[in-house]
Amino acid sequence: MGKGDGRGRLTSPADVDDTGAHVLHVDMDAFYPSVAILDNPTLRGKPVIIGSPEGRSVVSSASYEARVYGVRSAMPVSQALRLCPKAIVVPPNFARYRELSQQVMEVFHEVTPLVEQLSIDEAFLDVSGSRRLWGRPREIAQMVRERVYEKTGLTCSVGAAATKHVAKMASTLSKPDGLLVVSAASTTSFLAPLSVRNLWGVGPKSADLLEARGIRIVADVLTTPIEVLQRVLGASMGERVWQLARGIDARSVQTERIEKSVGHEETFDVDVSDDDALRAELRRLSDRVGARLRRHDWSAQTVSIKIRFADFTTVTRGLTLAEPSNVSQRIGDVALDLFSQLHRGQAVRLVGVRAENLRPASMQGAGLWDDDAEWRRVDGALDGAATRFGAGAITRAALIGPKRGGGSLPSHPRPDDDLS
DNA sequence: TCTGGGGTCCTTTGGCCG
DNA sequence: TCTGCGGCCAAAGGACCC
Repeated sequence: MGKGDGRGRLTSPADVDDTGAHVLHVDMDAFYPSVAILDNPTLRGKPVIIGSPEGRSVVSSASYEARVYGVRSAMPVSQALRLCPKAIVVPPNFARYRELSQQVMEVFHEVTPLVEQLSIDEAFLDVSGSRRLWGRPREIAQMVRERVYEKTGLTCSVGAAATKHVAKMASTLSKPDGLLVVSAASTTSFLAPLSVRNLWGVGPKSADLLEARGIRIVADVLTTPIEVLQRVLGASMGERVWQLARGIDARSVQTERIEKSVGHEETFDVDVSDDDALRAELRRLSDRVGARLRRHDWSAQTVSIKIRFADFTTVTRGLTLAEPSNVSQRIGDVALDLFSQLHRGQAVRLVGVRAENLRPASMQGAGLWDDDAEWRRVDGALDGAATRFGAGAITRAALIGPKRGGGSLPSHPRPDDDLS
């Protein structure tokens, strides 16, 4: 979901050069608030905040009318209401978001099979093979926008470019309800004047480090030796920023995705010191994690807990099991064990339980599951649409199950969990 | 002003082993 | 027998994204 307030957006004219711009990034405009407005038109034109009005809730998303006041995602709702007292706070409706997300993804799959769903409201499309059927990238992008609107009544923004990274940046700059095409030849001139903060993967911390050394815009990155970037940001990140500034991004549109962990966490309305209450909550979260593992027919090799104290310091503790498990009782036992080994001098504001190093439970004992690389290879050999997050995930069980490849893959996001 | 919940990926550190 | 070292792995923390 976009961060800006929609002012100063860029759009491309119909005769723009779209040579080489075969990667589309499609991003719904203020998706959650837009869905709320769709379902309750009296909200239209008003500042809408998605979040909970009580407790320690933060803003999940805000309408553009609210963003004008400085309201942003991840901001405490209390702070948002101070900035914009007239804002209407609407609780999230994840089932409804998933329903509309599914419709949007169906539109994408009508255009190309090469769809990589990034989250509930955005996806990459590789349209390099769609030209004969649908036309040039710009025409396809415009068609996608129109079809999404016809089907759902929601607007989206599209960036078209030669790489995923540039397409993503283009869609962000075109928001809302825009279309921005960056031809392969114009990639570097498009990037050069942008802030380093616009680079995907450069967050506030990295941007601060760069700016402290006078590296403020992408053009500055171009004149900075890679060794300097690596010294400032670390070897991996430094190299990535060096490449991104040059429009180098070899990542292709990936239609498959394998979950690596599942977890649940909960922030208490008030900090909790009572040991029994904390243990009960860890049990409850373990139950949810276990249930989710079993639903997907996964087992976890590692169980970890997360504890956030009143002063916001956060610790994690994990344990690798001798035998993978998806049994809630077992996960809970490990979680409580890790918890009891923790020295606690303060009240607790958040507890979480996570299952990691997932493997297919049904393959246990079949001689395959213990070879991580082996079942990954099996997965990788399969074709099919795929996605990520609970909202669209194709489970490993589906990928490796007996009925695979018969078009039986779930083609729509399925409510996967009690997200509420 | 007071910081959600779902994740992924990277870095650092320290133990183990040959 | 002791020490150094590199490779590997697990654990923990943190940055980042939606």
